[in-house]
Amino acid sequence: MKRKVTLKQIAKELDVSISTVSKSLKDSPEISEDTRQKVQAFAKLYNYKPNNIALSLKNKKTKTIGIIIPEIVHHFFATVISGVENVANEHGYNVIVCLSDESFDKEVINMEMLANGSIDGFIMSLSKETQQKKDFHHITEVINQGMPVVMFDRVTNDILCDKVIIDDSQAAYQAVKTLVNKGYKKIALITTVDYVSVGKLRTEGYIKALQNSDIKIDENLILKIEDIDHCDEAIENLINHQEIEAIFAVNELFAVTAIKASLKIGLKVPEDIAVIGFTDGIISKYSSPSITTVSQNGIKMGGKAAKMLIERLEREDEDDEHYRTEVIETHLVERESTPTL
Amino acid sequence: MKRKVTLKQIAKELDVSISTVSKSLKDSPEISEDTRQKVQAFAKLYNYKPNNIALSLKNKKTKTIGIIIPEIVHHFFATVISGVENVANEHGYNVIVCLSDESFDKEVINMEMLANGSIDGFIMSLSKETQQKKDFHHITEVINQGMPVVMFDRVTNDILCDKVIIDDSQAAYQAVKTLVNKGYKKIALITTVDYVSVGKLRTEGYIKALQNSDIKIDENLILKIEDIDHCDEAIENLINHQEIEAIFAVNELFAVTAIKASLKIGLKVPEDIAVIGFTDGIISKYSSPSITTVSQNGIKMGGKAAKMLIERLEREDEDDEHYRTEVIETHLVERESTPTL
DNA sequence: CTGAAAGCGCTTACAG
DNA sequence: CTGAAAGCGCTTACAG
Repeated sequence: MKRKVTLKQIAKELDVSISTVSKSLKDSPEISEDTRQKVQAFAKLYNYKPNNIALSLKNKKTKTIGIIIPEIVHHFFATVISGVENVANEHGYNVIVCLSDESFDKEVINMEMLANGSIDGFIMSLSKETQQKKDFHHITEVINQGMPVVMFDRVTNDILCDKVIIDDSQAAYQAVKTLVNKGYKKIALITTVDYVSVGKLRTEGYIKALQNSDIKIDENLILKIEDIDHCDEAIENLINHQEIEAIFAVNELFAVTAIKASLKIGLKVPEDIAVIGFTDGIISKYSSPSITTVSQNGIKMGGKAAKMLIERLEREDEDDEHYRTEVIETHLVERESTPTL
Repeated sequence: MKRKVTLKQIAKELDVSISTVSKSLKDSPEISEDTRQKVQAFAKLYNYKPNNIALSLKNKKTKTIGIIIPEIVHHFFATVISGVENVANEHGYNVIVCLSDESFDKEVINMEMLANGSIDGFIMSLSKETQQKKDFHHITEVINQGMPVVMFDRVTNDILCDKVIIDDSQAAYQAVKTLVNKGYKKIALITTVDYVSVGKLRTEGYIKALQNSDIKIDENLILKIEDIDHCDEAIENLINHQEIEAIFAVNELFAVTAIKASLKIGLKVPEDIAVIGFTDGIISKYSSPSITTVSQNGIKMGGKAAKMLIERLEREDEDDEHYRTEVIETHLVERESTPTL
């Protein structure tokens, strides 16, 4: 077992000072060719690598990004991490992942934990509970301490910082319009409770699209799901008791559940009922029939968020208060759950 | 903007020494009740939190776990991270995630990056390329430096360390036996190339189950997929050109692709062809028909791996060479893709 | 060209 | 009861 070697040990072995070793390894012109080579050879032999923690303390930067998301088992969030990772690694940054589990308290604890010097900045998406409580003090605090934050997807207007979002309302509008254009009138909406920001925005898009098409909003066709884990019965109930020609679901879980409920009842998709989902994930692709969705490119969102954060971290004028909101474009991926015209 | 406050600043404000402040905050009995209260009040007011990096340097431990996996967008790996996170957080540890993207080079780079003091230990699953090359020097090196490693799922016998696995061969055996017991004889196998350890083991289980049931192995019914992203044609081809009653697939992607190919050809699942997959993920659950799978509890595997790692990290006798291999039990989740007897 | 010193933010054995 | 000193592993302005 050969433990990691330090500058101190090298200095001792070679009978020079620590400063000399440090400078030699950095190819400082202060050092004689001779010593430099000797030190470098020795360092290579012992596979010297500078200690990151010491560097972090010295430089006051960790080259690490903290990412806080509600869940990792949601495909969308996993793709975002993947996007962040890519860009981060390209720039020599590591990524610490913390999960809030949709809990306000866990979100706060995680942020405080990471804010104590472990990372240089945050990339985050709000937990449901945080959105419900509208308590963002933990985020304000971190920002006030001078640590940059980039929010994505589930963001809030109450916090001033860089953001990466999609135009949820517009994307939903387009999706519903597509259904209308295909001739559907009785279009149901399966959405989240209103305090989930993106759910609310997508609901708005749905309503706008119908109004704009002179279709009357039928409250009976709008289902707001509180508990995502037990959405089956509610969705089955909706399909069973209402005359529905098409469904717009604000995420792919609701979409696939709607399809399975329809099939169970004996309806054919898309012949008897068409379905459009949101967030183009693995479920939509592999469902039978596969599901037409509004694609929300998580890789791109994560990549963009990382880019914005790193740019801010490496900018000269630290306290630039000019925050940007980047809107990632979406598009409709047409699959089997909607008929071709 | 109020920057983070340090011991030094508190000491200056209160006109005491840094040592006194440090001790006061730690409730050291050395300090007078008076000073202690004064310091604590001040610290609270300024929301003092010790700097993690400084603590890490001092204590030579970071309370951070590094996890290296091939992909995060694979549901199984996401669940493992989730499991690691839970247990890690319970014990005050953070988790740094690095993705190898199935690349040997990225795996090596990531490990070296994290091994330079950023973390206390690794939890990892080998990249495909690493398994193919059988080059594990980066792992040996890390272990030799005294940094513990726990491997899971895609492990190797060439490295001595703690491991968390399932009994892949046995689980596959059971799955295939179940098909045999349901009366199927012409059972196809869709598997990975042999260098993927778990693919190979599951293949072995398949073969053993057939041999044990006196069914002759038909090489034409065994499909080894190299490129997972383009498995469609190969699978479609298999189903089209062979007489098959049932399929055992070594992951859920192959399983769902097999189902979609069957449906496309006009076969009914499970009436015309039954399917069992492996790794109980979101796809299996939401496919239509839903897929019977061998469940591989990622949360549990991740949790166990984290537990083993943390135990080793916090053990007294650092250099305990007694490594354990923990086998997580699996079971068959029966769904619609196999008929009930 | 080389090295001692100060410093990043903390802890703790030791002296007074 | 308080504080100076040494140290974790590094960097860098400064002295010689």
